[in-house]
Amino acid sequence: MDYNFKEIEKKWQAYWAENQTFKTEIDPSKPKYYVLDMFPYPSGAGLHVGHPLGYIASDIYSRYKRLKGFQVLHPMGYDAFGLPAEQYAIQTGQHPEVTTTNNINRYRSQMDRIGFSYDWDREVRTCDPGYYKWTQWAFLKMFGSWYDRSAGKARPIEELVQAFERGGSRAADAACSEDMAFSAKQWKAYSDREKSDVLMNYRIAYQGETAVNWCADLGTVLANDEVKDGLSVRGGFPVEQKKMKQWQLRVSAYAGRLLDGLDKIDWTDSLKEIQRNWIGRSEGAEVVFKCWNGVTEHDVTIFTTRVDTIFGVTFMVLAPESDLVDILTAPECKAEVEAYLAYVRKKTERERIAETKTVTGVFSGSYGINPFTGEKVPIWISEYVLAGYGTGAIMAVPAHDSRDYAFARKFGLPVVPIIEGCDVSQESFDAKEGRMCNSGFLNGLEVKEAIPAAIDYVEKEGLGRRKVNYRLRDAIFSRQRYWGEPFPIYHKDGIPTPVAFEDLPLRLPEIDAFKPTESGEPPLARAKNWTYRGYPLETSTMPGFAGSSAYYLRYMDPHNEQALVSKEANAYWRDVDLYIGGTEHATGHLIYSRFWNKFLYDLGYVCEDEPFRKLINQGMIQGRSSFVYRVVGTNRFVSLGLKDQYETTEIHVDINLVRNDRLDLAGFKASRPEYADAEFILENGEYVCGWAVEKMSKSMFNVVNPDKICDDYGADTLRLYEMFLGPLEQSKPWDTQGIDGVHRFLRKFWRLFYEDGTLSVSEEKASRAELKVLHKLIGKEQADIEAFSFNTTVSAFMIAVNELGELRCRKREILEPMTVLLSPFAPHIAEELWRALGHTESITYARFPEFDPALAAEDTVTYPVSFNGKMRFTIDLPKSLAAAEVESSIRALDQTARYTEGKQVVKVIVVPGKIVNFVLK
RNA sequence: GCUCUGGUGGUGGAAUGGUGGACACGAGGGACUUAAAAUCCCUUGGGCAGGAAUGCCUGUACGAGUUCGAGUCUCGUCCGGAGCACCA
Repeated sequence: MDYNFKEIEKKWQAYWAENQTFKTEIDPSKPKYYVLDMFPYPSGAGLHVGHPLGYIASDIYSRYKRLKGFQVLHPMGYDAFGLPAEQYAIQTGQHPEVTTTNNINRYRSQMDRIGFSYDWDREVRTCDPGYYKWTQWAFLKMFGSWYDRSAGKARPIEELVQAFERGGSRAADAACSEDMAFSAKQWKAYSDREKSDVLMNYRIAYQGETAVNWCADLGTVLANDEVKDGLSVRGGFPVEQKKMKQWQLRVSAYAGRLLDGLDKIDWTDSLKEIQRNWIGRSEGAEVVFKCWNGVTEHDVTIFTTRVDTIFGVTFMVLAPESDLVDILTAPECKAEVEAYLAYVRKKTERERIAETKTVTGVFSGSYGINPFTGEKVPIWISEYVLAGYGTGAIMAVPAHDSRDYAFARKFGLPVVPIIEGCDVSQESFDAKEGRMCNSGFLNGLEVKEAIPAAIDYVEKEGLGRRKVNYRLRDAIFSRQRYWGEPFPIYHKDGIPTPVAFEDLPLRLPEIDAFKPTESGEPPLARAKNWTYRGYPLETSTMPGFAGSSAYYLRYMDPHNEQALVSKEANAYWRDVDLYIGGTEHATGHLIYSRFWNKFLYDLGYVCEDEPFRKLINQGMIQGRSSFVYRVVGTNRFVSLGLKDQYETTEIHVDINLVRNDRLDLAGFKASRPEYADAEFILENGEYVCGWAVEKMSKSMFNVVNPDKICDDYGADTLRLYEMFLGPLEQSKPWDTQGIDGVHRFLRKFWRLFYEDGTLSVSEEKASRAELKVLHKLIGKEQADIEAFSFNTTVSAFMIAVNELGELRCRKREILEPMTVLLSPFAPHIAEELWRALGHTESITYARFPEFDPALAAEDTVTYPVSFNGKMRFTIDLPKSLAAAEVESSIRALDQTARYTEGKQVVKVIVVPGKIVNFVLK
């Protein structure tokens, strides 16, 4: 029998499915291990070879852990709500559910061919009502909770109400959108409507008016991580800042915990760093400046990390969007300020980013009093101060902040240096070093001493307080779209009220068209009877990240109708031990999921504070595009080596028409009508194509479909080759050329068992040399898999199989464990050979072979050697060496060893093949 | 600007501080074959010497340093990739 991968793979895939080989239940007798892939968004294009890279790695690890005796949870599902399906629906009128289901089926059939060991009974789809019931449930829990800063956790909103009744707003230290002050008496006097408004200020899921990213082309608001360089990540449409009332999640309350939690988890430094940047902690103080607009007095609180520079303040600046602008604009400046605000409002986010170098601003006509010096400084308004960070107002120290410096120079404001000896004639001195001067009681201190001294003074004198600020904002949670989870909220006389738990899931209604209404309301407003208990339901839907934030918990107990996850299932599976996925989710999903999990942890629904213990980011697989060169103005194409002799245009050519960079001329002519009569200028009778590494995409004609690889080489070859390409975490181009080597390896492996088509495995005892090959491999594979170095493991396999081939080893004692070792990587061929050896149970239930280091090691003897009468070595020589060879090896060492002592260089080189190791004493 | 990464043959990539380039692709040569496919063998960083076995020099972006010994550790420079960015 030959290695017929098609038959073998079909047979075992059917067998595994039929016998539910990978069905996983709680088994307290075994340690658990949870391996998770970031579930895919099923796009219409299907999978290309880049997508399964991470899935293959996680599958290998899962299978390895099973062989090691772990109970492994390894599920898969679909992130099925989202914009692309809906955009497609708007264009074609086809229901997003139909396209989504079709895409999911396509994904499933593609994944099934690769031989993954998923427990498909646990599949989840975020658009399934049975699933989004729990997304809605979690939202309601957040709606019904507040964040207690003194306890450092979320608590039920009823407890906050009790606190307010007891002692008003002072009775609780609650995270909020804006500071409020009211007494218990006032609280009790509030109407229901007023109470609702006040509580909204504290809820973890809340509706509030803030500046949001509005994308007119998509007709929806977007979260910060869905916007890049002023364009929407999906679709690339312009985004503008707009003040709107939106549902939001109080992620900012968790900023400190999200930051600290990073120290406890095993993620790459670079990914942790991305999250740290995104959270953006900075330590400083809030300081209150008394301000005067010519008519009334008003306090302005500013945030600064450099209180020490306060003696250098020469002006203050407000963000144009700040509420303070209205209050602090002096009557005589009103016209100019209005004009400036209009100018700022007109700018798109993109223009603002592009023009950060241009300095603009306007004087408000008001003045503030420096609380340290009593000095009067002018208040300006400028777009370089952001409304959303800190308090939207700053103290400007032009001598020691480059942005303030640029502003001062442009508008002729004074620059007062307060660090000894610094030169601020050309630029500001931003460094946190030097000795203070012109700074009253801070004079003579080093900057590092001055900062805490100044903060202490602020607190002691009651001028403000110590404050840690975060860049992380609350997540905007509503979308004016159809294809998402409906909010389980109805508006009862203007009061947002939760839908009762028994009525969840609140199903997505059918509507006649998937676009906004004529009056600009979200699509759900089209639904007939979109009401609850006679009141209108919320018409926004939840964003994509809602459904993906807790899916790893649902896999633990996917059919539970009473809870997101039962206590029992959660107590067993706890958290994800290994999570594999792309870095692109660093500031989105991976922040939201951690937040979501911490929230559920606070309320006691889950038992782990961090959801993902270890995280690996697989690199992207890029495409390797091919090019032909058309001579300008003709239909002649010139080969790569000769193209410099002509003026040419570079044209992408379908990589299916290219092999070894040589173009299939007939295929090329047939590919498009305009190429039918193409002529070629060849070199050595061939057309050589150029190439480049680019993103894998249809428009570059470089997409490689895994189905095609499975057809031509088999799933086992695909799996091995994807691992063989290079380190998992690195991005690398797909190059189909190298795949033959891996396929050849599998055939060689097959031929160790089969000779001339018949199984010929002997029961003879293995030799020392054969055992060495086996145990070297066991040791290597174990260490490499634990280190996720799969490419070197594949190489080690190739070496072992070559060595066994040379030894003509056909012994069961060696070959049987070899199939087990190979099974995580190439499960189909391993299963086939395992059965051929007479086993009746799947190789999945085999045990990973025991590693014996003594058998793997070189059989050596250690000899002491002295060199030059001074240096003493030990050298290890193969035991098999004859006495004469030992002597000559030692002598060779003596002559060629390289040892540098003082200035005298003596050469010492170890003779290859003779000396295994030498150790300097 | 700040932070994180990385830089090794024609290509993908190997190397607990200890023979640099494993393994594989590609290329060249050869065997088998009527032929092709498949399979197998040899050569393959660069340079020099030799009829040959082989020997010598040089080589991990660049420059210093630590070390008996550096692709690996330290500092500086250059060049990629990624993230954040008027965040006070």
